[in-house]
Amino acid sequence: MISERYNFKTVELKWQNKWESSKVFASKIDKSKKKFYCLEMFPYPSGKIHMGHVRNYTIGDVLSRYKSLRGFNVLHPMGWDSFGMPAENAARENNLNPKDWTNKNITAMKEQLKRLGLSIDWDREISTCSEDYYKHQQLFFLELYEKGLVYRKENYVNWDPVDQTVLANEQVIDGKGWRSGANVERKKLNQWFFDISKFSQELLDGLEHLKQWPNKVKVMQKNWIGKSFGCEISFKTEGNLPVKEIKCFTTRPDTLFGFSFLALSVDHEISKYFLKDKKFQDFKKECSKTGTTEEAIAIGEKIGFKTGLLAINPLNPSQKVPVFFANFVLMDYGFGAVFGCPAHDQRDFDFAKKYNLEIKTVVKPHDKDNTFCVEEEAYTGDGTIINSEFLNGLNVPEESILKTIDILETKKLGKKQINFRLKDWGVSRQRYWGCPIPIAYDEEGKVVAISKNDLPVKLPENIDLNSKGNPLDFKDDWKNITIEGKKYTRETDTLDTFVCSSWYYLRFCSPKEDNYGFKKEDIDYWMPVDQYIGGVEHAILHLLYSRFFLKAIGYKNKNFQFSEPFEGLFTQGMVCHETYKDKNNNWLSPNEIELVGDEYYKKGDLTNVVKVGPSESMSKSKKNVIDPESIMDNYGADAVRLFILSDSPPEKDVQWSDQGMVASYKFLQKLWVLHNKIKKKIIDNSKTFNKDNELEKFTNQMIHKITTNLENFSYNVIVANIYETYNFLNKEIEKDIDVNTLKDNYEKILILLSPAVPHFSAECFEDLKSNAIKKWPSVVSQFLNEDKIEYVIQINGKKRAILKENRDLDQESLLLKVKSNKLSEKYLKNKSILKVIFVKNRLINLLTNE
RNA sequence: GGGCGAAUGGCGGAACUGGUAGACGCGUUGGACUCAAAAUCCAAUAGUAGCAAUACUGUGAGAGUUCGAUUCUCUCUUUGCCCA
Repeated sequence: MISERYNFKTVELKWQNKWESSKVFASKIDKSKKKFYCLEMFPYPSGKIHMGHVRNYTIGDVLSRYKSLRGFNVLHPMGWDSFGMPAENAARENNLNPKDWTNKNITAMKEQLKRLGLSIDWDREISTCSEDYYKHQQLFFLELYEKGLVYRKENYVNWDPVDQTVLANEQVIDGKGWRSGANVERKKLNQWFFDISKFSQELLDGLEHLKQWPNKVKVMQKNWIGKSFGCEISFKTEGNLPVKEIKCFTTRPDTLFGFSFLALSVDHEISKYFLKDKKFQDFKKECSKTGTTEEAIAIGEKIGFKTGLLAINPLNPSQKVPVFFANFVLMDYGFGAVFGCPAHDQRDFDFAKKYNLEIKTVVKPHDKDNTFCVEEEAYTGDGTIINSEFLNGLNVPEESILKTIDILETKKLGKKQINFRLKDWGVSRQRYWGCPIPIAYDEEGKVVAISKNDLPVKLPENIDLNSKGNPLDFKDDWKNITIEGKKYTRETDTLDTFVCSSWYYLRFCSPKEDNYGFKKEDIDYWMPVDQYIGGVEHAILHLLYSRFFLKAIGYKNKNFQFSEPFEGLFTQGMVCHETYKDKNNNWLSPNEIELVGDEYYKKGDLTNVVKVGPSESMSKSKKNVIDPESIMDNYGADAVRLFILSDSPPEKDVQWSDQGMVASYKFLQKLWVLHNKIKKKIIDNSKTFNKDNELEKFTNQMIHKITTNLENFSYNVIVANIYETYNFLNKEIEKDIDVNTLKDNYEKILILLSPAVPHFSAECFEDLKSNAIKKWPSVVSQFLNEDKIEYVIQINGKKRAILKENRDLDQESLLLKVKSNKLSEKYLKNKSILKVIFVKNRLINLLTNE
């Protein structure tokens, strides 16, 4: 027997234990080395890891291990985003304490992550629901409060009447609560806000410097921040209401002569005069059905409600137009009022058509004359102003907007304004399982910050989760406090969990520091995160909040030198799987079906044909999930890692394939057989042979390829490179090879494998009884260049042959070779060469007369 | 409606700054081993024609730039993701 089978179970466990006991991944400051901070988005401890985690953390692990081999001092930590609603729900359902539920999940998931063989410094593990973590967060809250970056205001929220809770916008789906399915109501509540809009410009400018971020994420953030340049205009009004003027924000003041109505949000203060108007209230209800997303507004029907007021065009006081409430105007943009110019805005156009309002063209395209008239749809492109008296002839948009603003400003009718779409971050959540806000109210309701010495404000443990709403509201012994003899009630809202994840990257630098959230010395060494890796679903909120939080900490703080938390960002794609439905349209999981002939059936039921749906992101609701644990049981961690890396570029979605998974597993078995052949040759060191340059050449080329691919995140190509390496070695090993050359090159190859399949590589390395230093091999450039080149011979641009000749041939010599070759007989006979295109070491293209 | 991407064999995908399209894997087919099957190994595998050498076609469609385009430009089609 040449070899036994590769036993991943014992090998992987052995190496995991070794790594853990010798603390190889523990990181500490070492100023003699360059640092590399690799961070993956930490998981929510839901109970089990899923394939998305496997992919995310494998990518991070490949990078960490590679950087480490390249001599970087790597920080690669892991923690738990452990506050949040699911714990509260699960605890309620199972009659448990959220803390116990959470900690149980953390233990289980940590075990699973360890089984993946991740090179994580577990000594730095943090959990956001632990007091050790959130007490620092409370201090940050108070610091921000002192700096004026936190405030309280009344604001509309999405209220779920069944769950008795506030919903984030993304938790409202088609006007219904994501969990309860109840119709969401709008409710006014006093809430805490972070003044993120104060940093709008800075957050926008900062994007320019994030060179290693995917462009699409920067574009999304830019759109989210939504800077627009325009003008504030006051419109005088006439009518039966005690309203003298209405303020509007517009980005197109230059189209003011095309003014034909004024539209208000239904929440505009003028709506107070319509409180008792039944028709208006019905209208308002109708509007709430449309939804407030930009998409809904763009697609939905535009409807309006006449106020009876008339608005006067400031540039043309003889013109008076009706004022409407309209469903496409939002209160939180500008002043909740816009002027309508139907000819040059599609929404306004649709509205004007519906209510028979004037459509006056005031911009013409460059290629039309002054009689141009908007008919079927609004014209929003470039052009020239027409029909606008003293504005006529201005270029749109280069000069028209600024000129109009100038005119309005001189006439004191308006003023230049920059508007941001970004709104302040509401951080209050009416929930138990979150970080308590360190605030109390005196008997008059006045806000008092809890003294820093009294932190942390601990989350009480014995609570009644069965009451509706926020359990903290009913926890009187916690809620009512006395400070210096005076009675106070605590704030019962807790912080949005996005707050927890907005600074955890700092905490990883100083996970044990007790006095503050981080130690300056630590963050000065480790920060910023060199590579952040996670799902694109966090492209906007989490990443923007984290960027804000860092700026907020640094605000009025000369000791803090960072402006951006994540130098590099990589967003990986999702893991997808086909979906299955039985004849009754119930989702089925992949292990509930079987293949009979070429049809899928529900297992054990040949009357139940299964419909195969498209491959979609794995989700519990569609049951198209593959459990990483069972995969690791059957095939081992290295095989899963290899598969999850192999099938698609990491930034794109990958389709789970059972066959692909099996192939990865079998490949490692084959590789183990090959390893044993190689080992036998190395150990049986009796014969000597000539040095094998083929092997050295191959190894060096492979070092070059894999290094380049690692640097470019082309991890799927690395797997292909590993297969190529196997194919090559498997043939090469049949030859008589010089043992020293073999050993030397094989060790290098094992190191190339190690980021992807670390246990396997470590085992082989040890099995060779090698004492070589494990460090990333460098390329010997003499081997990189082949001495023979396959020259492409083109005739009139068509490939006709490939000639293998010495490298660095000049045009003349190559041309001679071509002419002496048999193909010249075929293609060049009786023809004259008109032109020669020659690319050194690559090709020659001969242009002939036909 | 808007923004940002993508489109390459039966499938997933590869291709450096415009220079051999289809690396690598899956699947399929044929063969070896076996009483047989599984596993394993070997070979073939873009399409069309041909015994073959080879020729022609071919990277969503159409145009353009170029000696040469998967790669650059324009138009279109389909599709994915995102938009308090």
